[in-house]
Amino acid sequence: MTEVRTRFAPSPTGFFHIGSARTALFNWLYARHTGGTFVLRIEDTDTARNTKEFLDVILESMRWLGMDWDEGPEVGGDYGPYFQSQRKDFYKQKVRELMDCGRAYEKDGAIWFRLEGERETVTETYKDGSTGETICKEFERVHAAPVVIDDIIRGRVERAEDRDFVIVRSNGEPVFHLVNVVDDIAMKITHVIRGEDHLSNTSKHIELYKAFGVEPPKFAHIPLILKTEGSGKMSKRDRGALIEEYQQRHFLPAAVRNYLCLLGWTPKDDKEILPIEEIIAQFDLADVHQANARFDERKMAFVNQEYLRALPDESFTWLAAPILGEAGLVNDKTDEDYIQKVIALTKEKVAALDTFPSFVRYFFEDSVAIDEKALAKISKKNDPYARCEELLPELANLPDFEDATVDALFGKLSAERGIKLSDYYAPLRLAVSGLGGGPHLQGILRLLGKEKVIARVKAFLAGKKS
RNA sequence: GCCCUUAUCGUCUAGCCCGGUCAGGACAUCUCCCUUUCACGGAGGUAACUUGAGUUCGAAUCUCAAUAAGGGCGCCA
Repeated sequence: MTEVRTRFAPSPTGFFHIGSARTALFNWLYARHTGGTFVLRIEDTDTARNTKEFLDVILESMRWLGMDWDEGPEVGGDYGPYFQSQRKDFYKQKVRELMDCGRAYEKDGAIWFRLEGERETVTETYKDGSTGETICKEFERVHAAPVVIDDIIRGRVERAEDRDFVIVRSNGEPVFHLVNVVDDIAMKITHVIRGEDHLSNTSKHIELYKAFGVEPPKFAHIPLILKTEGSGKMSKRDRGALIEEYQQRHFLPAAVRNYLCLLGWTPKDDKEILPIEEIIAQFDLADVHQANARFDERKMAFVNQEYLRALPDESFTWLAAPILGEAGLVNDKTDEDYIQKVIALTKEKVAALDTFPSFVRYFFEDSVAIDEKALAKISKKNDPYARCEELLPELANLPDFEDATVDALFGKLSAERGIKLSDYYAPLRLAVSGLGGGPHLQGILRLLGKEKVIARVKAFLAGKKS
């Protein structure tokens, strides 16, 4: 049994797509599951771009998701170089080999791969995808024997190529199909795990393997990730399509990774949220699904929330505090102890870190924006202004804002006026925070302090007249 | 147009290989309980085998077809 070698071969384009991330993840998982080797190879044949910056996007995103590679950029390996831009001489040599044995030829300045089989010249008409124009084109159809793709996920797939294809462009650049196969052979890749969009192209690749006299690797074509709504696969313009978006929105990387695993694969028991070690132990290519999966932002958010809740207090504080600074709510002058108290009070109620600033804004800003929806909801069964009117003088008379003192006041008022105790909570919460939800009311009052609470209740009442 | 792949609740899916289940779980949604506030939590509800043939005593499960969805047919990767 030879050692498993998987690879992820991204092209540095400046962003890291969620589909690419999952492909990388499945390659990584399978290598880790089998104790094999995970290779990272950069397909940067398009040298015109700023590859250093674009490369960093990929490397950083991979690391952010907790993926490491055994061979590739920055770590090296025995089968390098791992940048296609540095392997051009090697490709030339392999193309030479194909030409020497008659499997490649030059035409129109480009180099074509020659299929084996009977040939006939045919004319086909088809609509151009972008312009919609009908194009007539003459080409040489080859009746090549079908190629068998033995796919771990799809099973046996048969497909025949019917025309020669370009392997080196007229500008001298080798094309994807060629370099992909040549590198996979050179790097001794045993399992090619990639998106199903490559399944049809696999017949080209197998033809190349055969021409080189090499046994093809095992293939595993994983399902695609589709848009939440509408048709087609996730494109970079779709919300949630880019890994950088999750970084910016302060998703927890382990949560993103966990959710990604759930798209096209399911753990054996009913537990969906599980540590990566357990996923590695369970993951197997044979269990990967065949049908495409639709991306669901809400479930992603749920998984993230679960990971957030499971975070130890210190870790949460460590993550949350800088986010408040980023949002401009706190700065060097803000009392550190106060920040800690706010975070401690709100931690268990926070659903996501990107909404954390708006969730605690009122602790740091004096002007409170009243949530109209919350106001309307409360007003349905209660008169928030009347309740605050009643509370205002009483709050002013309170000696302190300890929980017991505040509770006693609520109790006294509700008994005197024959109003439900809870009818005081929501109006007061709205007046001091502007929101319909949040942490324990008593905690809010205690942290804000008497002065601010009184001022905000007054401001709330003043807002009624306008 | 040609080729390849796929098809279970709104979404992710279990079950399919080796026919007999009240077709299970999760997200979302709704109801109730807990909490005299917020949320978590707990209990429950609504909700699916694409259609049509065939094989069979019996089909989500096996076969075929139709339909639908996705992908590929570039001197993109």
